[in-house]
Amino acid sequence: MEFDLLLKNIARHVQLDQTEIGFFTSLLEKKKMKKKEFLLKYGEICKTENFIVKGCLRVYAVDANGFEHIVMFGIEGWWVSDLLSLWTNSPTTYYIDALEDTELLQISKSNLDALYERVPKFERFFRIILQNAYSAQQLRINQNLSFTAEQRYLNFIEKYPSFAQRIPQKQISAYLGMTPVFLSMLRKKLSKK
Amino acid sequence: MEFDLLLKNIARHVQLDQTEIGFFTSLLEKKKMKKKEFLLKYGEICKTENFIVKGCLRVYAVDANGFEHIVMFGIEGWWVSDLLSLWTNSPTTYYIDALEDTELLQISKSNLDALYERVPKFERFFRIILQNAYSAQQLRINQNLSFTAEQRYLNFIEKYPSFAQRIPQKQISAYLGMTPVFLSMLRKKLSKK
DNA sequence: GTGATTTCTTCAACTACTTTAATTTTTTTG
DNA sequence: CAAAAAAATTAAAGTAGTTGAAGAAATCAC
Repeated sequence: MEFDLLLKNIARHVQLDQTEIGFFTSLLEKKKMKKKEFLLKYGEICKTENFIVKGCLRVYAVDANGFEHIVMFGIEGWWVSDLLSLWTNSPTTYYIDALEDTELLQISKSNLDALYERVPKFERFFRIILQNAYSAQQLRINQNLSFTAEQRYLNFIEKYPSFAQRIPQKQISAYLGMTPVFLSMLRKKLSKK
Repeated sequence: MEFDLLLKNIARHVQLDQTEIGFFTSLLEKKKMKKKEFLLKYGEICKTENFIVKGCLRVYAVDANGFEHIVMFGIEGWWVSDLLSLWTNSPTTYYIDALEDTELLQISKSNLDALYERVPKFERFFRIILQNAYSAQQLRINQNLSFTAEQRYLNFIEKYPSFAQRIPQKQISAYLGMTPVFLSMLRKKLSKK
């Protein structure tokens, strides 16, 4: 059923009994989003952690010239949020919207605190999620410093083949830090090899 | 005395009594490093969290062409480590060395676990440190995507004026993702304005 | 303190990537 | 399904940042 993917995900890191599962799922809210709908806009305060059951989200910032830069994508099985805004109850500087029709399971900050209180194992689970996110970010910083645009693209399609197929090139270029035009040129060049 | 800076730092986030302070400090080891000495080398497993009492460290990666790219600097009051290696007991892909003669207070992973067990407040403290690091990384990713080399440099000297003074330009350029030559040209251009 | 090494600067040639703009292809919407 | 909108492609001109090389300045090591 609807919690399957999430519970399977959690089970990879912590073991829960039926009561704990029941309590946890009682704290979740379902949300359906249409493509292009916003989950969070600049200046708002992020109130939830969001687990993607189906679909695809992007977290992005808009720079001084109006260009969008994508901080992260998320698909089925990923948690997406603005953690800084959530943690500190401060206005976000990002936007989050849906690249496809999307279904979420949301847990609010207050319910999350209640969950940690009652089932401390979840602290461990979310700490692991955070650690993975931290490590991934560090790797991305390093690769943005050391890779050319071509290397970043090749690395991306190797690492996230499923993203590469379903996400429009324009969005991928905004994630990789190059123009859509240049990405198109790269792809042409690479296809000839 | 020698723990002052660290304790003052901790006091900004959690309140400790004398017993807790005593237990905590008993878990720390002092380490002195000469300039250019390594704290961690590629392939080793990072065993400690390191608090800088005095001096300056850099965490860097070496790319396929032998160029160094700096992941982070740390000065007095900062925690520096390879968290991924520490958490997962896996070989690091980074180097950490001293840009100046440096004094550290180190806590090993096992002592850290003991500390969390006995004084759970420290979980909160290190969680806050991690949250700050995560947020800073996300900001850096975003700025690397949206800023020009000149904007990145201006942002750096505004945000970390103390770093800009004591760290050689060559290192700063390796942090900002540009060549030392180009940074030199930027500085000349900016000084003329 | 002096010679050796490393860092910083300057300049000119080069290249990776951007910009603009026009055309084609794909996707969206009523 | 047709019209409109958005995304992708192509080409040409432009620019931000790199490379290599050589000299000056600063730092290191004995």
